[in-house]
Amino acid sequence: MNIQVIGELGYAAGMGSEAVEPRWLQADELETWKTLQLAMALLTTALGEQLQRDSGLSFLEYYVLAGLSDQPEHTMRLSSLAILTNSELSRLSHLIRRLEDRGLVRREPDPNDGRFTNAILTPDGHAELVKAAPGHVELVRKLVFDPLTGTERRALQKAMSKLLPGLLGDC
Amino acid sequence: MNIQVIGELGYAAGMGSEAVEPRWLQADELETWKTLQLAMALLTTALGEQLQRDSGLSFLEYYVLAGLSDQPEHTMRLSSLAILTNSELSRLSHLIRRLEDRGLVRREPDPNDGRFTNAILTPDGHAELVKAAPGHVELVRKLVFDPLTGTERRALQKAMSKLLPGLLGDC
DNA sequence: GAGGATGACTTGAAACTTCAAGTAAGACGA
DNA sequence: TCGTCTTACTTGAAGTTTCAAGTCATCCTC
Repeated sequence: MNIQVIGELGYAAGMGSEAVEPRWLQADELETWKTLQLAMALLTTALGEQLQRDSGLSFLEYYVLAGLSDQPEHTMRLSSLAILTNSELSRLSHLIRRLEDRGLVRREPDPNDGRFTNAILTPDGHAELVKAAPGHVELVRKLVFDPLTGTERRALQKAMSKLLPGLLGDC
Repeated sequence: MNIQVIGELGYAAGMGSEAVEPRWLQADELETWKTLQLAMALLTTALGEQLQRDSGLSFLEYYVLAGLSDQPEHTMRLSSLAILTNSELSRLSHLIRRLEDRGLVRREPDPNDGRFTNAILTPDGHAELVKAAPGHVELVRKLVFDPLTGTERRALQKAMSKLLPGLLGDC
């Protein structure tokens, strides 16, 4: 099975007669997009599977615990955590409840402003994170950094950085 | 809110005393990883939202229709489609059923070998794809290609290509 | 300082994905 | 040619995410 073969229709030129003909992708751009998309999808899957298998955490759960562990008091508002993890508040609220049920996190209203809710990493949650981290980091290194030279790594970072303003929009 | 701030614990050095100290990420690697991860997450979200909003298709649904449209007879085995779209067979089977219910795809056993099932794009499905494609491609162009110079685009492609062997593993 | 607006969640239901079996067709060995 | 094995799905239930309201605290205006 040739895994490189990804549908061109939907990306390349010649799809029909639109009122305003869009700027279709050129062959080399299409190639780049296929590569980028495939690598992103495979990377996400691989990291998620490793975490789930070895630590019983989804990628988002790991990311939430890691985000909390990095804050003073191991505490963060749900709304900040939602931005940090690029997930909707509703999704996060459900997820925090499940982490709470597992004893990895607890919830408290902000004492200074009752509209906010803080999520707080418990000692158990921190312990789980510490157990999960080495395997996760090892895989990131193996999949992302080991294959690249220093120059390539810097070029990758530069290119991705230039996408961020457009992706962040007017935030 | 500083959206750049992503937890370092879980990635950077100094997490404790493991039996075998893992190869933690260096500061510059960590920076690259944060950038890459953030950009990937935002890009996926942005493209998915545009498709859902403007065409009522999830990213995977679009990808499935595009994959089919690219095949002779607009037909592909579910197992091939699963590899192409990097999704599990079970997920795909459910998704194809829903697309079937919406009349965008139909299912047929392979006439030559009854173990295989073919998914076939219907005229309605093709029409939906043709309607969805311009907006999607426009956004890919705007978010990925407009911000990059030709040199940067080629560097990005090169770096991502070098990750693929590791990501594909022993396939 | 009452009354409505705003922001930050929370909740329940619907949609979707994952997990664990189950089914069925063809290959293969005895 | 019979039984077993493998492959390619399919299915139902459990778990997760999304969607559409709902709640509640604070702010803002008159």
